[in-house]
Amino acid sequence: MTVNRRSYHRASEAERREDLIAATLDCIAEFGIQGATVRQIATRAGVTGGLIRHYFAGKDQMLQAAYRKVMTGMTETAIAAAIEGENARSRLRRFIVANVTPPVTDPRTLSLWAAFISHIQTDPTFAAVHRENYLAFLEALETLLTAFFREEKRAVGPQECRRHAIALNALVDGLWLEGTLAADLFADRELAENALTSVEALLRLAPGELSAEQQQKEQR
Amino acid sequence: MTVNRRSYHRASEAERREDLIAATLDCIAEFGIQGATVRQIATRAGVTGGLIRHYFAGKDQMLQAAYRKVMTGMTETAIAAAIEGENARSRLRRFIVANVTPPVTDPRTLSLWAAFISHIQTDPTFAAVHRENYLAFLEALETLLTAFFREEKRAVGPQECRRHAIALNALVDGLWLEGTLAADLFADRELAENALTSVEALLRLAPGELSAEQQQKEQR
DNA sequence: AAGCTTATTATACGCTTGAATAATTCCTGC
DNA sequence: GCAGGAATTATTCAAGCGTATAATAAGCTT
Repeated sequence: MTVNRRSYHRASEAERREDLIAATLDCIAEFGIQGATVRQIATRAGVTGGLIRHYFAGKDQMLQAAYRKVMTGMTETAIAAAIEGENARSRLRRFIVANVTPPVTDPRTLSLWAAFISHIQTDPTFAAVHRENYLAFLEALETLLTAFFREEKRAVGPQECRRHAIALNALVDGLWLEGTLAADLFADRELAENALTSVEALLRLAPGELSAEQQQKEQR
Repeated sequence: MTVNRRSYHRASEAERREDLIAATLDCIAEFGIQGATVRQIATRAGVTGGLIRHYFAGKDQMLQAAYRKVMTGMTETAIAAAIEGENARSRLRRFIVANVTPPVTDPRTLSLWAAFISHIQTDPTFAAVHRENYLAFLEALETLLTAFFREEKRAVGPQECRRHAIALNALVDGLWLEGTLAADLFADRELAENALTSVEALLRLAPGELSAEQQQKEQR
């Protein structure tokens, strides 16, 4: 006797993996890492649990893939915002602002980031992904800074550029983290304005050198 | 027929709770939040699992207590370091340095912090503890800053003090986080020096105004 | 030294988890 | 249009989880 079975769609490997990862992120954002069980994820993706192990060696590998996606997404959002600037100063400013503005500053993004951060200490794969992304972010910032100093005709050595990049990265990370965790404590543009003012100070620029331009952008 | 039972020590409520929390933190640091099961924690504490529910309403409540302990520990370490300074400038410097120096900068502390951070979005109790601690840290910083500016005879309004406190907090948090996550990327005193230099810049101080004093401390 | 209270142990229960296996449906190449 | 292989489902499994309950050992009171 044959059992009633669901009819299903046979998807390509690429889109199926994408769907599964998206479902994983949805579950993590909604229920936390503990609520992201194989069954929940499968339900969200509209498949049954067994399929996950057909595309990933195990649940852990799927989580790693999901982490990769989140992190590259965050970095690329900021980089994409930067390259639209017409000069080095504008690109630097846009990069900073993008990191303390939605969609990077977003409860969901924070939930995902927070859910994964603890795995970095435990799982070497997570550690590698984090390292890779941290260095990419740092290098992007360093490149923007070097171009900016050249544009401003300020002679700043490479290792001082790196020192600045580390500090700026820390500032932006911290503002992003606390600002998103306690979004209700900050007014709409308070975070971005504080970021720009602080970056001006960190780079020893004149007050308004970065943030004044911001207002022009706002008005048009 | 009577069964062989372990002999045990009857502890006071205070020390038993302390032991259980300590065991919880040990397990989290060693195995991650997923490895911190009731049985593991009980084993580490040298008791049986059932006892946990004699001192806490459930595992969640014990985790909350553990989180409280970690966070207050971090903040108090920095505050304790600050109050030993002989003037406002020294207190500010010590506060900053303490936050990017062991035992705050420590893989274990980071593991614990990271394990809990994701619960803030899910569990209201965790959210409250975080909020409370963030505001306490911010206020401590704000107080140090106000005293410092007065000592320097600089007229700085309260809301500009607060803006500075938010930025300094973000910088310190970011340096702490990335510096501890990627400890191998930074030389011994690099983090502290970068922190002091950056704080000088953020407060628009002359270069060396904070960090120079640091070197005198080191030499004696 | 006996008795009372309770901190602690031991054991069991019900549930969920990630993973394994076998059956079935879908799609492609002929 | 029909085989054959692969994607997907359905079901099962063993392990581990947090919790509940009853028995027991410990220490205090008198």
